[in-house]
Amino acid sequence: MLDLVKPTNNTPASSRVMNSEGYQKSDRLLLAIDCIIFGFDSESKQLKALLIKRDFEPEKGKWSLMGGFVNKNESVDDAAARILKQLTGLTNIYMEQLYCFGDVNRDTAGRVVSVAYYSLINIANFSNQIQEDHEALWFPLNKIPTLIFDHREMLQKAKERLQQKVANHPIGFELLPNKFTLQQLQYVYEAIYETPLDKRNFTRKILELGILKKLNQKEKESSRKGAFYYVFDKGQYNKLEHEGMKFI
Amino acid sequence: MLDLVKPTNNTPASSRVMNSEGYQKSDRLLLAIDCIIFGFDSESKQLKALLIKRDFEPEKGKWSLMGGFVNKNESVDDAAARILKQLTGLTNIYMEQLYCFGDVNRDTAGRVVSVAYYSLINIANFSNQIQEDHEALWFPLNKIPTLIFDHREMLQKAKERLQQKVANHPIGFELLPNKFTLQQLQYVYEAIYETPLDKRNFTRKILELGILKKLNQKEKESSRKGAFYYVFDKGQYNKLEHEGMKFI
DNA sequence: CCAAAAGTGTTTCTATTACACCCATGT
DNA sequence: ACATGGGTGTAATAGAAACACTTTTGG
Repeated sequence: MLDLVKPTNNTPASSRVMNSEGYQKSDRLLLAIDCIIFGFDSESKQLKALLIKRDFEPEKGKWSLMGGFVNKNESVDDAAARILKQLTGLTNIYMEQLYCFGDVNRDTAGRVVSVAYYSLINIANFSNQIQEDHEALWFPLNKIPTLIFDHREMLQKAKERLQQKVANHPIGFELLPNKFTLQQLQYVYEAIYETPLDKRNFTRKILELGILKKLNQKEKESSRKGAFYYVFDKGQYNKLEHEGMKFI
Repeated sequence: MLDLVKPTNNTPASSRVMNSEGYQKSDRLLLAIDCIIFGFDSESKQLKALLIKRDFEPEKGKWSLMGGFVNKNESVDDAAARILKQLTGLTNIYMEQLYCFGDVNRDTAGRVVSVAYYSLINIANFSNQIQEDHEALWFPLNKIPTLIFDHREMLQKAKERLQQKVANHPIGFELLPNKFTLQQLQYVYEAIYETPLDKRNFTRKILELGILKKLNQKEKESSRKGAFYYVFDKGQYNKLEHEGMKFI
């Protein structure tokens, strides 16, 4: 199917400049999505990113972020969600637009502008089957292999954005199962900030926020005494998510 | 000039998904830039945004951000700089990518994805001639008229981003002339944060950063005593700009 | 000499950090 | 009974906020 750029009259009209200076025949571009998918590995207590291995030329055998193209009849956000679903099988995932990468030669195969999104998933929800289908692997952030194009830059920027975001918004939880212990949550924050945190200070501050509900149920695998599970108080969560807040 | 989407072989290749699921024939889109241009009016001590009036249909007579399209052979950043120059005549301006707005129907005249940038300029450097040519006007942020498309949302997001950015990066200065008094600088910060600041605390903190150099020269228009002019210490400025910092 | 803005320190309060012991339980 | 992680409070420090008077000088 061929796609023709219509010469004008239904001028897309963002400003008069395009009329007065001849943008009627503006170039159309391929618009891609690239997804930085973060997961928390509770075994190693590391933050990891999901990468896929290209099995075709060019750049065959190299690692890459999950990507795809924006269709004409879907929003950029929808495209990102669709592409995330392709690799993870997951919907309703925390996802945030990161940045639009627009260098002329960023994609070696032609002019492609890419909008990067990062998302946080609970690594345990991630299907092994889909993982194998896509030759996907989780890499710790300090052991990222060589990536194609500007994907390393995307990943770096995503990491910085995540650190900054987590300081003001309660999204660290997105990396954990529904119910979690305070220790698990602390590990998540330690992994994101790449620094150890004081247990007592952490516990106090996170509980003071009033967004955690303590369950009458204990996790007994990692200690004899057992640690209480917590879940979110969705009401408070939404309120704080909207207003922004000082977190940790 | 007509532009044809090539059917494939030099596949733009962001991931194998596009091959395995038929993205060879991906849609090409118009990619626009919209610029949120902030200026500080030292008369009214207000932060203002520069808007242009559309003088053609559709949406004739409505106010709009300055915009244009990304060309195939220029980076998205370059396109933004080019479009900023068209309205302001200025180059080497502080400019930061804000967000990519990608709703399907955001532009009533067709599918256009827009990457918004915001920039900070010294309002005094802005040529009246260019302003008249483009029917441009400065509006205080609390008196923004109805804007086309999603431009209000862009402006709102830009304001929030600016507030957040200024808290960690020394960019408030971009809104002022080369040399400025501490009072002028304080007014800028008060306008951005929409809150009065304590003069002594402000002065102390800003000077402690060590990025201001005091000149042996006074501004004598707004007081008999006269207030010393300051300029940047570029060295320190760059260092802090790079590292990020706690600002105000 | 007076009006108007410039310049300048100290105290209070709040938030952050550092730090160590007893508890509960499964084996 | 003991090994293991769970759970808890306080004191010290640093940073932020509140606050008012003296200085300069053009008219």
